Amino acid sequence: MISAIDQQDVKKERILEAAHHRFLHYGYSKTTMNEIAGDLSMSKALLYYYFPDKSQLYVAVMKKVAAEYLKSLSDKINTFADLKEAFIFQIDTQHDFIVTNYNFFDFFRLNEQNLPDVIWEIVDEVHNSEAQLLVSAIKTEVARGKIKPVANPEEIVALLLDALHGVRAKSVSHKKTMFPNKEHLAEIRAKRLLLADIFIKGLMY
Amino acid sequence: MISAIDQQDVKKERILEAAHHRFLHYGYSKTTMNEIAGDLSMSKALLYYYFPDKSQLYVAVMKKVAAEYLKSLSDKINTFADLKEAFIFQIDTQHDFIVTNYNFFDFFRLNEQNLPDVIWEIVDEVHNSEAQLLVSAIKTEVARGKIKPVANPEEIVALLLDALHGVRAKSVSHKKTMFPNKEHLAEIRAKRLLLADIFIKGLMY
DNA sequence: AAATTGATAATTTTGTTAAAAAAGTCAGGA
DNA sequence: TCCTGACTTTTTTAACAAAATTATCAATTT
Repeated sequence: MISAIDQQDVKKERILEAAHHRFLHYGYSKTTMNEIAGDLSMSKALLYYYFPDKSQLYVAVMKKVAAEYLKSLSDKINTFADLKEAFIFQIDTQHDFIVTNYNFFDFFRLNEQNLPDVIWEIVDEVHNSEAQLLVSAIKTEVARGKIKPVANPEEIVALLLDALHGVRAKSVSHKKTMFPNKEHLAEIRAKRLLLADIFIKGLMY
Repeated sequence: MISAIDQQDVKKERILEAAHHRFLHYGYSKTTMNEIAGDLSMSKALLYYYFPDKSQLYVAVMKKVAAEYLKSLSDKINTFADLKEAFIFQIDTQHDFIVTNYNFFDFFRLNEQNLPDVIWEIVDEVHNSEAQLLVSAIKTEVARGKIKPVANPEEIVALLLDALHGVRAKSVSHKKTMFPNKEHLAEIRAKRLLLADIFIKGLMY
């Protein structure tokens, strides 16, 4: 027999999927609770039975999305042949993650300031996992004697992540913020890899 | 005898100063032509006699400000003992420049997109001068045999400038965008110097 | 003629309010 | 316990008037 709790979870999961779909395609502000309910052929009131309000539904979706991302990181941690490979993985994985979920994150860009703390906790968790992956890769590389012992790997990784974040396509530096196209994405990726490369050399003996 | 043209230039200069003062303290949108005229005890109509409109007055002020900055760069170019010194100079000079003119640039932050092309031309000019300074420093360092020959110094410099731009104070990564205080500024500077340091090592033999 | 101004026109921003849309609640039914 | 339709409350949008600001110009002074 299937317990009531399980049933609830299944339904919650369906709601999360429908919500994710809407948020991903139309963004937070352009999807209504009615539409989500409509997609599921259920009443809007039922959504409120399962989730306290719209923003917490969004956060729940976000947690799911983040969990998948975190899994893709933890699956790979400590499996890299060298430091460079770890950086490449980080750069590419994060890149894909942001591109696939671009519209979903309009909520961020819209509110920018004064986002609920829960959101920042998730963001921090993701940041920390990314950092951990690289910190671990650095430590391994040090242990292998490939690079100089690093006094504070956490600091170094945070610095490089910030630096990578600053790298943008030259061609869109001004001009209308068109959604970066394929070429731009490739350009950004190439630059980041180059930066990581120089950075790694800077850590060597 | 003082020519009419000279007189005009003198008056234009006075207007630019008054405008700069207002823009710097209250930003573009919060200063009115009436206020600038009032500061100079002249009629608003006279401002329009000397400058076609508000935005072009702003651009004129900006050109003046940029010219000063460019001068401080050209005064120092090719005077550095080593590459690191050049980077430190770039980081500190740009930092001071942005901090002193913070409010003046609210025009940028407000319009963000669709700024007039003239503005971008000035920004580009400044960027190029900063890059030139560092490119020149790199070439000198290569000539001195301190670092490996760099195939494309322009590219490398552009990359590092982007990277430095991405470096922010950890403590304000989320939270309300309060104006970064003294501590934050110091933190950012320290991080940038560290990044430049590692970067330079990455360019060495 | 060049420099200046007060008065005025044109445009943009701000404030107000009503209507529409969306979020959120609840009593009651299966 | 799960679910809904009808309802209330809050937020967004639209329309429009009032106020502020930009911009112009005919007239005046130097």
